[in-house]
Parts: sequence; C-alpha cells; structure tokens
Amino acid sequence: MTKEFPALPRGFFERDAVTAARELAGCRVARRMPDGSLRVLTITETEAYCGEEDSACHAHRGKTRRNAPLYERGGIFYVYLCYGIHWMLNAVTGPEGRPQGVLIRACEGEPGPGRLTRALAIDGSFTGLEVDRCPELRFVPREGEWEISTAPRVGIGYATPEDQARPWRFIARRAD
DNA sequence: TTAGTGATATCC
DNA sequence: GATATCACTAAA
Repeated sequence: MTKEFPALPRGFFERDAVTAARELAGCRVARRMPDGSLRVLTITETEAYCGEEDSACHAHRGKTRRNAPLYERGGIFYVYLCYGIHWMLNAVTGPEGRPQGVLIRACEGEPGPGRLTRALAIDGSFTGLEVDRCPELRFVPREGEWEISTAPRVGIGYATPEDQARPWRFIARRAD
C-alpha cells in the first residue's frame, strides 16, 4: 500500500480547513480492510468546519471530551458517531489549539458520510491516529485534473444563517 | 415522510 | 439522574 498509494503528508493538514477541504476533494482514501483486502475510493465531497467562531463546528461551544481531538495539531483522524448509527470521518486541520477539520462527505460509489465509513469499515477507533502513519487508513493524492465547485454545507440547520450560507462544501469532478 | 439508533451535552 | 439533540440512512 505504501508504494502504490502514498499517504498525503501531515503538512497537508497543518493548514486552514477551507484550503485543506478544497484540496482534499478529488484525492482518494485507501483502506486496508480487516480481511486484508485493499479498498481505494475517490473523494467527491468534503466540508470544512472552522473553529469556535463557526457555529456549525463541533467546537462551537468550546472544548469537550468528544471534540477534544479537533483541538490537536492538524493531521489526525476524528471519527464520531452520529444518530447512534453512522460514523463520520474527519481529518483535523490547522495548528494545535485551533479546532478545525474536514468532513469526508462522499466518495465515488458511496454518496454520504455514513455510507462511506460503512463501506470502509471505519469507526471511532481511528480517532487520534496520525494520517500519515496509519497503515490501515490513509489519504492518497489526486491523480489527473479535477474541477472543484462549492456549495453550502449540509445538515447544519442549528447554525446561524451566516454560517449556513458559507460555501464550505467542496465537490470534485473530473476535468475532461 | 418517518422510524431507528445511542453517545453526548445540558439541564435539573 | 433525565431528557433533547444530532455534520444520517433506508424504507415506504
């Protein structure tokens, strides 16, 4: 997996969430499945969540046990359970103390954040692992040319109207 | 449109 | 301790 699918370096994630989210769209996620097989999916949608000022971000109300990983240095996984059923895969971004992250919202063939974690057998045990040192799960750079479009984020009706309107969802399409 | 699912946050 | 909520999905 190392040669064919090199991991994005940690530095990729030590930037602001919006930049990382935009560049992560079109990249791939490679997973060594529990049965030993390899599965690689292309990321088609990401979303940025940007700190305590962002009313849509988990860190909006300050640090808690659940969102503590967001406060760490960029470059680790943050996976949490939603609605009791669905695991959400995120990458923490930015410097330590600045709670930001990127949600992997969809991959080719797996339209939806809960769908893709199920397809890749990802759960909360990945939280806190370093993205460039995890043999079982890694982000792999883009191949080819991609067009990235933006849209408002999904499923954040509790956020302020201003934050709901921010174009922090990134959708990747292959460029012809 | 609605039920399902359980951890978490926020209130007593 | 109790309750309301949640970055969702599948079935109908």
